[in-house]
Amino acid sequence: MNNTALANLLFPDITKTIEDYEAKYPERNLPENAVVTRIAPSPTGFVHLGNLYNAIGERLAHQTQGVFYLRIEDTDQKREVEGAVEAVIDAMTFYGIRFDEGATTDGEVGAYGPYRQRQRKELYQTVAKSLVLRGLAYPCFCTEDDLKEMHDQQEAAKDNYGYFGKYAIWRDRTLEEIEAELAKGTEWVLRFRSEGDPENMVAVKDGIRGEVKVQENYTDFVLLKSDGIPTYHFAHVCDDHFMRTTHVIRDESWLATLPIHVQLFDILGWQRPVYCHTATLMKMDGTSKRKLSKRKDPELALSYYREAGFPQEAVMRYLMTVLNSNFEEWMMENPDADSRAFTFSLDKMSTSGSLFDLEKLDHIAKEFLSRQTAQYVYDGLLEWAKKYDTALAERMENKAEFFCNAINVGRGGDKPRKDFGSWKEAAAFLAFYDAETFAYEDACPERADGEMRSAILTQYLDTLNFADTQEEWFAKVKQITEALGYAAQPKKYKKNPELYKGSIVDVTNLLRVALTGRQNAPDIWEISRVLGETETRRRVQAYMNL
RNA sequence: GGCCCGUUGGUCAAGAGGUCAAGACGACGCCCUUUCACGGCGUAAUCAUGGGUUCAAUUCCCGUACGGGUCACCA
Repeated sequence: MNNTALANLLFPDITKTIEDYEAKYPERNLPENAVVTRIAPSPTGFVHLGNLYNAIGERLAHQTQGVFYLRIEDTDQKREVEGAVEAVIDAMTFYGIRFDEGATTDGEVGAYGPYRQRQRKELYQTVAKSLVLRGLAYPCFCTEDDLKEMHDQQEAAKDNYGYFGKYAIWRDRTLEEIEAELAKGTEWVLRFRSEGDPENMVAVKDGIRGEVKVQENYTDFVLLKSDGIPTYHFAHVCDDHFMRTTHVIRDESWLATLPIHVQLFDILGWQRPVYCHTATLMKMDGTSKRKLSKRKDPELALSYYREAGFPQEAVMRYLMTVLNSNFEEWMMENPDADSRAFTFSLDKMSTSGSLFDLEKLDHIAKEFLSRQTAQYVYDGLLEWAKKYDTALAERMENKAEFFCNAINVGRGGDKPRKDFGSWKEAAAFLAFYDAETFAYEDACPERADGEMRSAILTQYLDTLNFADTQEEWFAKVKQITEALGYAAQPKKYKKNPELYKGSIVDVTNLLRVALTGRQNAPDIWEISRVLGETETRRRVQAYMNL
């Protein structure tokens, strides 16, 4: 076979060489241990947790004065969705992920571009041509049906799947045969001519898993698709080499194709990046675990957390606790620190798939929000409401001070309340304050019978004085309690239940329900202060008449 | 089916050849408390399994089981 003739036949327009690109994309001038990494989503319009998960590469890069960039893997035109690039950038920006270079909404920045793979066609073809020149790649004219048939044969023969050995029918054709097919205009793909032996194991150092041993690749996989666009495998190798990527962080599902990636790096004489294969996020399905699925699990989509209104920092904290086992400890020691101040390390990453735990996310979010100022909560809630609950946003803007006061109840001090972890929960929790959304919940239990109820509430209204301090107010509540035959201290009642109608718990509970419509609400006196005297009296009266 | 990865309490997990096997979430119990919360304290695990190496293994090696992943001109 005349490789030069074949190369020119296949790529008549390619005149550049690999050296030209080596010169165009020089080694980066960075500190010795600087990490250069990226996220490389395909623009399918679906931004998922995994994208954010892998974006922790940003921490690694910026911790080491390295570079973090965004590359768009748009080699599959069929799956491409309009606006998908914007969606990725928007989502990442929302979570504070900062790109140093790569694709932007209106173009790109950086000296290693283009950062959209389809625009790098010439580069891939140049590398492909060099491979043909070396006798390491050849055209294959198989149709989809041919390949299907091959697969069926292999299945029947219980042979391994793949294009190799006797199944590689275009591997050793003559130049004349190839010319003839080309002349007919038959579509072709470019395949890698693998000399790999499945008996050989190659050791690859994984940044997370340590040494991984994989079987050498023996299949003649596709480098260039029939439209001249590379497959993921080929594009990954070319791009990460020429973009001078030092670390490739990706999901463990790529472990299966690692052999072909290292084979390409090695044969091209390029230094392999440090591969970091992250464990897949799982979910409980019945009694078994399974991979989070795009179709079945809404929580896989990043938009889910935004809609539910989990603060960005809370989501990042949750992700960090899953990603780095020592993060939680660090967070407890530095409760008010920004999660970005944490030093992330690869070797603290888990290698087994973890279950996504929404309850824990909620806990972390509550912890986080409980420590923020009322103003912070107000601003965050308002921003969220503008998008997802416009009626609330309007009310908040009309009564900003009122809402701030409501949010401020139980805030501050050593033991702040933890009533909500997301803006959605906050909206629901705060609803009882505003007269416009206040309602008695159906499930309100009666802790006092009708007669006692009106007796307690009547006396409460009679003695209520907004000039009182909290102590004075409570002293009066106690008086009412005792006057009506209830124990002022729950302990007393517990000891001798027969002596009382109940305890002060019943009285305060009644007041709480009358005032808030529910059993779970902050301190009664504080709530009254926020509601104001008129509204307080109105609600108590209304509850009496219920 | 081939190949790869994984397996410590309900969940997330630390850990090292010799530990009473951390911690967090959740659950439950107790305490604090005028209420709702917060908070404090406490309870629950023989590290999937069989075999080997070793004075000693949950920690190292091999097999098995189970779980997951992957075998496209998708990434």
